[in-house]
Amino acid sequence: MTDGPGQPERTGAGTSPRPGRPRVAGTRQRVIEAYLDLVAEQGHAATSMDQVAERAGVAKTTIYRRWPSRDDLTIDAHQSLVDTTVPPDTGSLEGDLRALAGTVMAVLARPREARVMQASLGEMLTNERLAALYRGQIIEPRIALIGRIFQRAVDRGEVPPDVDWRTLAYALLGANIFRVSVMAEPPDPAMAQRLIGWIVSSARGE
Amino acid sequence: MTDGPGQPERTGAGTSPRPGRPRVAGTRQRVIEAYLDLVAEQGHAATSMDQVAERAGVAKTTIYRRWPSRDDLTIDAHQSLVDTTVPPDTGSLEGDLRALAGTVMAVLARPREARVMQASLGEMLTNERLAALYRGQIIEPRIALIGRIFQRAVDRGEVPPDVDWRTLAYALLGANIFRVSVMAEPPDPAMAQRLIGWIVSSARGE
DNA sequence: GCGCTACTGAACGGTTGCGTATCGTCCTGC
DNA sequence: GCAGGACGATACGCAACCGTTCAGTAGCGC
Repeated sequence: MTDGPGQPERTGAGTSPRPGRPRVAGTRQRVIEAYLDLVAEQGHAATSMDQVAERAGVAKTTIYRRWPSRDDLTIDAHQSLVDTTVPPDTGSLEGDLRALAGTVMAVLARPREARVMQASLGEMLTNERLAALYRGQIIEPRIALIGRIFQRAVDRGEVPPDVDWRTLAYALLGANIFRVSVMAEPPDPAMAQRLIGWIVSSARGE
Repeated sequence: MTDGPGQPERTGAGTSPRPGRPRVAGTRQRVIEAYLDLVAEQGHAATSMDQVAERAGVAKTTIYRRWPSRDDLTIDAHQSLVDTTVPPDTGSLEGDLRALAGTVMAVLARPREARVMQASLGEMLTNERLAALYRGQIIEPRIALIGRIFQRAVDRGEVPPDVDWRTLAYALLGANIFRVSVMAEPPDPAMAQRLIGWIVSSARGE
């Protein structure tokens, strides 16, 4: 994985090349990867900038040349976890939710991502700045996704328009997060599928 | 609130009185209270032993004479949060769950307890020792309570014996924790009640 | 009084971490 | 070749914190 197009290295041809030695391509991504690795292994509090520098194979000075502070690196690293999935459309509420759950479960099945999520979830409960970012970048988009799925179901006439989809979404997300993060049990796709079953009936039967 | 009977001061008449100056009664509790206050206000990471000593009106030495380390104080303080709720018995699954939700909501309405729970929830995601304690002392008893409530419903013939009550419990707890801790929204008793309605129908209709 | 222990208050050693500074080297454009 | 910025390695300054130590004081039993 080289530098993604999202945050191009400033060596890009678009900007007028600055004088002096150009920045090494890939440094940015290597630092972020190192940071995410360490957070997955140790959590936020136990991860220091020196460790990040060492694992990235980069001098600490180089990191501070690109990010003004540790917090900025934290924020930036989490931006790279943002999900860009488009909401699937299977033609039914149940199908849509099952498809969505499948993608979420796929992410949770990747150990590093799951651990970063868990560590960040813990950190956001005491770090308000990270909390705001995490909510805005990670959580809210997924809830909005569920909202769109329910909206389509409403348009189809599958569920009543005043369905309390937000509570149902909280139950779906909350149950899985609770299981994985609080109870420290492995993610369970079958449980998610059962949940979706009763969520759909609840939404319909309202 | 004086020293509870759970962990009596060693000045108790039961033990043969040690020679020398007796320990000041109430110190233990004052330190724990100070610690919980500070955790509620600042979270675990930002709370130092010096702060605890100052707020408790006690020398730091005194704290270290009773707890070998910061971690031990943390663990001990959490022991005092143990839930002593008895499972309600209203005669129906829905009534029992609503009653239980009421007591949980009452706890969440107390700011300090709610904040300590939230801060500890965050901390346990990176502190394995605290996690084990928190699960055992705080989470598991509540889940067991829900389990007993469902068992009674099974005995009554209200729901089938193979009801997947654990998943439903995760949804109930998870949705509320998600709302309060992750979304940083205030606790919503009405939401809890709606969830219970859905949960009961799902349990019955299974 | 004497021994024993609890307690205070202050200081200390050691560690850790963030962010900065310095300096020599490397790479690119001109 | 030269200027100018990127880079590595290392050392700092500074602050915070943990856990300990020490000297002096206070309360209890004998």
